Amino acid sequence: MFHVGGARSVLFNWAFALHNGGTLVLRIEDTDAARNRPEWIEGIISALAWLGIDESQYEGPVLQSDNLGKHTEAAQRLYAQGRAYYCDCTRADVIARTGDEHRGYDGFCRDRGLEPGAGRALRFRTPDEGATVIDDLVRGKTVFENSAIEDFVLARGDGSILFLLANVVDDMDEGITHVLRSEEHLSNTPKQQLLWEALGHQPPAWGHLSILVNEKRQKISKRRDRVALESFRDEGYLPTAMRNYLMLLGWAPRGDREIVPWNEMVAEFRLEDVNPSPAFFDVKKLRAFNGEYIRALTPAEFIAACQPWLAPGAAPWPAERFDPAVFAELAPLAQTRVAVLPEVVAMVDFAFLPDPVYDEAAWAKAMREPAAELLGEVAAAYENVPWLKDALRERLEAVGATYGLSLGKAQAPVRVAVTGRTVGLPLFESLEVLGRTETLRRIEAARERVTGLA
RNA sequence: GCCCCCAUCGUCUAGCGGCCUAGGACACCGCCCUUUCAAGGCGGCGGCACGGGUUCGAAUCCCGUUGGGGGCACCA
Repeated sequence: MFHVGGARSVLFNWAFALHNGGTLVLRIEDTDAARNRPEWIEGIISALAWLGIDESQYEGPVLQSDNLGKHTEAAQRLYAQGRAYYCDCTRADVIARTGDEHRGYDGFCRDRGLEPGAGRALRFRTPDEGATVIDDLVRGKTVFENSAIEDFVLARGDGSILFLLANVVDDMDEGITHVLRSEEHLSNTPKQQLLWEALGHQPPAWGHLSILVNEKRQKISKRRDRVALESFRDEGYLPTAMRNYLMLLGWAPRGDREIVPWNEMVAEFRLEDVNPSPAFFDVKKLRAFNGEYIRALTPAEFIAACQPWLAPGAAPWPAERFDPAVFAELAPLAQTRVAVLPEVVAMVDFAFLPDPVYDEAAWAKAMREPAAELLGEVAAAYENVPWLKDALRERLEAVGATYGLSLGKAQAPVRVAVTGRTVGLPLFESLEVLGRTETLRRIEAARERVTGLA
């Protein structure tokens, strides 16, 4: 699962890299998942590809575990330089001494001169005075007093390296110049900057994006919130719409524009313009964007995009009854009426199902008096009419008039008889596509059902 | 508890000291168009969290308050 927050981060990184002519490096930080579930990485790669970020667009994915030797070497160098020391305190020891489980490490082993050994962790010696200033590209300078930064662990008692150090070493190794990530990492940034400096490197330019929140204004999580990118793909959202929407969470193009082609967004994208406050992921607005993008498709593109939901197994009709030519005629009518692709199925199913599936609420509403008589007269009128939408409308309008019904009222029973629903594609166009024989058959079947003859 | 971040309509945002009677978009509500439903057009509702400064002038700068969030492991 790759969630929308991660996708937005990558998108911002990508736009930044494209705008500035840099190279995007994709780093996988969850090494446990990466090691134990290869399909997890595949999921991320395919989700990114769906958004248009294929593997030619970035280096990697880079896994932390690929670089073990360098991590250990860096840790030893820090120890040799006196920037780190060994410590044999357990968490319980520290709490016993400080009497406060919230307080960090108390520096007990700082000057004990412990030698490396089994069970001894390596801790970084944080400067006693001064402050570490993070100059952030999106939120300006943030000052952290060094005295507030505890002597954090670099290597565990078994010698394995912690993420914080590994991450820094990997970034140095890759020649990373800009680290653009989510705000939740901001608190750890002074530690990392200290490590860059201790290891003799110029720290990268940092940029901390705001987090994405749910309706309760909490950081969205995979567990609580339904925000997996893959699920949006499966629900019929277009990648172009998703990409456009995600870019607007914390950033805006110039002028009062929102629907903007990707290349224009890249041309205008500047980190200084990114909004540092948290943003709510609003599916309603995404839907609206998706509708816009669907309407902007050519008819052929729209038909192609619909295919997954028309395929045997996905669609509700018998595969042999599906007719691409019929669908091609109905598709343009459906295109302005859907916000997500699967909605097209319910709009065209009447044409491919052997019989319409009556929505009982719609039936009850439409088949009131004088529906039966009206249906009978429409059927009679349709026996010889030229099978063209204008003629079909004129005849139905004429029949309705004899009952004092407007066209809007008069078409309802016919619509329900033929499509099973009270709302749908324009009726006369639909009838034209359905054909005289099938239309008359359905009107007659409905008439019999109303009069109880069936 | 400690450290840090954030604060403009319900939501996403524009605004970077006078162009603000605070603009746009989504959502919502009307009207028009109309064979249903959409789409489209027009209009409406709705906001600078609060209090102090600075300034001739503050949504914009500073301080504080309040509120929300994130981070504080021999996790990643």
